[in-house]
Amino acid sequence: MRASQTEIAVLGALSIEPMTGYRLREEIRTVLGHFWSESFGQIYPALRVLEQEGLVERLGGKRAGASNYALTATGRTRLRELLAQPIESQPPRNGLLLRLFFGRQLGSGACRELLLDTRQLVEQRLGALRAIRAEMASEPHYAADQPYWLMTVSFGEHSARATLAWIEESLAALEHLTADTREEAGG
Amino acid sequence: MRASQTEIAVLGALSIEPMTGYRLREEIRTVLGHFWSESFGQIYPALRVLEQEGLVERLGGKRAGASNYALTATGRTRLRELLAQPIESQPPRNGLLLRLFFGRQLGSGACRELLLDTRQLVEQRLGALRAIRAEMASEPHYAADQPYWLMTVSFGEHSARATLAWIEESLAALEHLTADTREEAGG
DNA sequence: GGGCACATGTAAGCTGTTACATGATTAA
DNA sequence: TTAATCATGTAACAGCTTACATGTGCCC
Repeated sequence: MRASQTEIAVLGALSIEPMTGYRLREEIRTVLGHFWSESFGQIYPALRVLEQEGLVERLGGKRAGASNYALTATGRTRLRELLAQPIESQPPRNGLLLRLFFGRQLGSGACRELLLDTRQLVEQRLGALRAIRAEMASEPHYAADQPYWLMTVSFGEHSARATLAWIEESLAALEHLTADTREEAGG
Repeated sequence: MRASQTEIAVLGALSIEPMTGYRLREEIRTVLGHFWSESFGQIYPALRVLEQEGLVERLGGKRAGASNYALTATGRTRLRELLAQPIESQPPRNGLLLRLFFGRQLGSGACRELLLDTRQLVEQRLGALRAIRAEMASEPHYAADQPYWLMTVSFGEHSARATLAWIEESLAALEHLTADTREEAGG
């Protein structure tokens, strides 16, 4: 009953349209990339197992050695079961917060740098999300899926904007900190 | 040169005060818990390696079989190096978004349930963060660390509030979705 | 014919969790 | 004395990444 989340991602992607393992990875990386990831080392073994269980089937590929995988009726049922299962949340591991927590050891200047670098990354991220949103909106073929897809993009945008607000607040807090220290040293 | 993030967490925690492996885990779980996690299976082997490298030292424990670990001068230097290293970000894996992305398969009703459950979790999380904030503020002994600690709490709060806003928006989107469907069916 | 994107797969290795075994100390 | 908490450690296993090996088809 090992219902790995990889299985959900693979069956889910194939529920939209049949594709090769290679493209599966490509789609997961680009479309699901802002909240999910899978590597070849996960995908190919998963596909083989899913085929043995009759959840996906191999269609002839466009060329020798390549095969398109398609979801079977059983596979679609299984996907719905998996989606309804409780969410396995991964333990949190935020490297930025780990560093800031020990900011006294790192020094306030380095913390400031860290925040500025992060701000730039998050702004790039916002741009990427805007691009994904535009691309999704321009594909009328998947209209029924779009509301759900846009929700995931919107989550990323809300998170990114919250992070930017937190960065401004934290930069200000660091300013006060160094101002106080200077005052103490000066007084 | 394998600078694992576990090493940062352990050295960092010991930079605040000496403690046993058991308590180390307890502190990481409760104080760093909203953005970090470590298990015994990581902590004890790490402590042994760190001791061999002279980064931490064993002090006699309060009782037989227990030992307090303390940061050495070398250990403190090493911690600062590690904190200054580039952040290793873990690949994203958000189980909630994975399910919502395939929401068309799951059904809008189940998606709504998922969002309502999440809303409750996030509200609890906000309460827990408020408690952590209060506890931190009530310990004047660590005044110099507090501004940094509070930044991490603030991040959690910003994220949580952003998630709540996104949930409201998404619930509204689901309402429109089912309303449209009913209209089509009716018309 | 050379390079690139497409395509499949495996093996080694790292990271991390879980479960278990063991025992000391404390409070009821 | 018994249960809970404190404390240390290991072994088995699951999950995942990376690097490598191999080959096809297309376009310049």
